Amino acid sequence: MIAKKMNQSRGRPRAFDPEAAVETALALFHERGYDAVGVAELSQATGVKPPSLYAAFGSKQGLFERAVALYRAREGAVVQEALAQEGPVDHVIPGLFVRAAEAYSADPRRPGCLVLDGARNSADTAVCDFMAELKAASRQGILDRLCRDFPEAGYPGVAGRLADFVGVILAGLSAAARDGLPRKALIEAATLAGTGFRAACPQRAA
Amino acid sequence: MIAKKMNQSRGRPRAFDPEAAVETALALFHERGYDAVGVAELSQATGVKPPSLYAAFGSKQGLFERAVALYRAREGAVVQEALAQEGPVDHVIPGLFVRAAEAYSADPRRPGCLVLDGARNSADTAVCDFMAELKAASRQGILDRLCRDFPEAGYPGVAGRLADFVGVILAGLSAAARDGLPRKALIEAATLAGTGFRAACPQRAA
DNA sequence: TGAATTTTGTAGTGATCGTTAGATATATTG
DNA sequence: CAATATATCTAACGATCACTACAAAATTCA
Repeated sequence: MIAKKMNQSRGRPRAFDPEAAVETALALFHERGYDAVGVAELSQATGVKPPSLYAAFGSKQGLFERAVALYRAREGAVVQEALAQEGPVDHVIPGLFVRAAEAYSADPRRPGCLVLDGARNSADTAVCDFMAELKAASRQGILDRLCRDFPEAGYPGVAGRLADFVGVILAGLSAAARDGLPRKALIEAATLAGTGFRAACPQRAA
Repeated sequence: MIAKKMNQSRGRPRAFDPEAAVETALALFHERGYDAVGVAELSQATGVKPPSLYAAFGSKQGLFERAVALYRAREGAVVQEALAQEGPVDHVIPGLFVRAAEAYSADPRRPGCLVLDGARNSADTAVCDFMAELKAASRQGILDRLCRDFPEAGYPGVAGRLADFVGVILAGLSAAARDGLPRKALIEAATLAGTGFRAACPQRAA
């Protein structure tokens, strides 16, 4: 059985690289947010005309979701990795804060977290719902990690309260980065937040 | 000198209350952000047709700035008041955090801070610049207050770093509120942040 | 009352939004 | 080659954006 031409599609081949287009879209969305980036600009930046964009991604939201997926597989992995590492949470979480601060300020043209702030104040409710699910999943991951150290500590909800605190810190770091706080200041604030977390951590009182 | 009719305008009198219109606009802008609220919706909600809105406020941005001014004179005053009170910062700042959390969750329909998040990701650069100035002024107020306790503590920049941390916390509380974190959880996170601030405060080490 | 002045509502302005119809071009298949 | 299938392009779609020309209405002043 000699495979001569195992081409999967019969018609005219695609003239652009979808992954490269997603990469370009990610940069724009991350820089200015979902609503502020129009399809015309996406078309111009990628060099792909709107009909081809819609053939490949279905909609502006579809392209955005692909960009978010790419972002999560890249920068998001850094945070997940920091969160998943072994050891007591009062060491892991401060490390998470600094990693997040570094990631949120790695590229001054794309400050903050795309998941947390990429569609904030968007007029598109479907996109907002999509992002809310991702945020909820992220928060659940934090909660799960904290529950490993505080399954039923003292009174109900210790891990939940700490998870909310962690969520506030990450959201604050992202927002501050988007408001132009310099990288060094952001990382120092994250370090202070880590010190604060350790102090607020009941494990220390045990 | 008998003042018979001291009317200031000669033409047709205004048929609506500008302050009430600003109040209505404030509610809409706070709920969904600057870009997501259109002039048509502002017109419908206030009962004032666009030409009258433009005669009174000049532009959508003008109306927004009036709304922000009203917001700052009201909710913003709570925060300024908490910040201005006497005592050591490791007591004042935790109080500020809780006050802010209460203010950011006072009305579930208008979560978070209008100044911090009301124009986030807006496509209007003029509005973004305007908000950036307000944020910078707010941050300066925090820094000034901290400098009262840490004029030249230890090494340069202690007050600045603490101010950045406070800014991150406030931004995080506002963002978390807008992401739907319940009032009680937000206040508890603010309390934890206060604990964290005290721990990170060099005054404690003195 | 009549002239002057200001606000009002109607009905639009041009621009941009996300999206797509329709024709053409380029590939595989037989 | 023709037939089929897919992607491309130009050019627009209707909807909405912030904003405003214009004339009628409503007031004050002379």
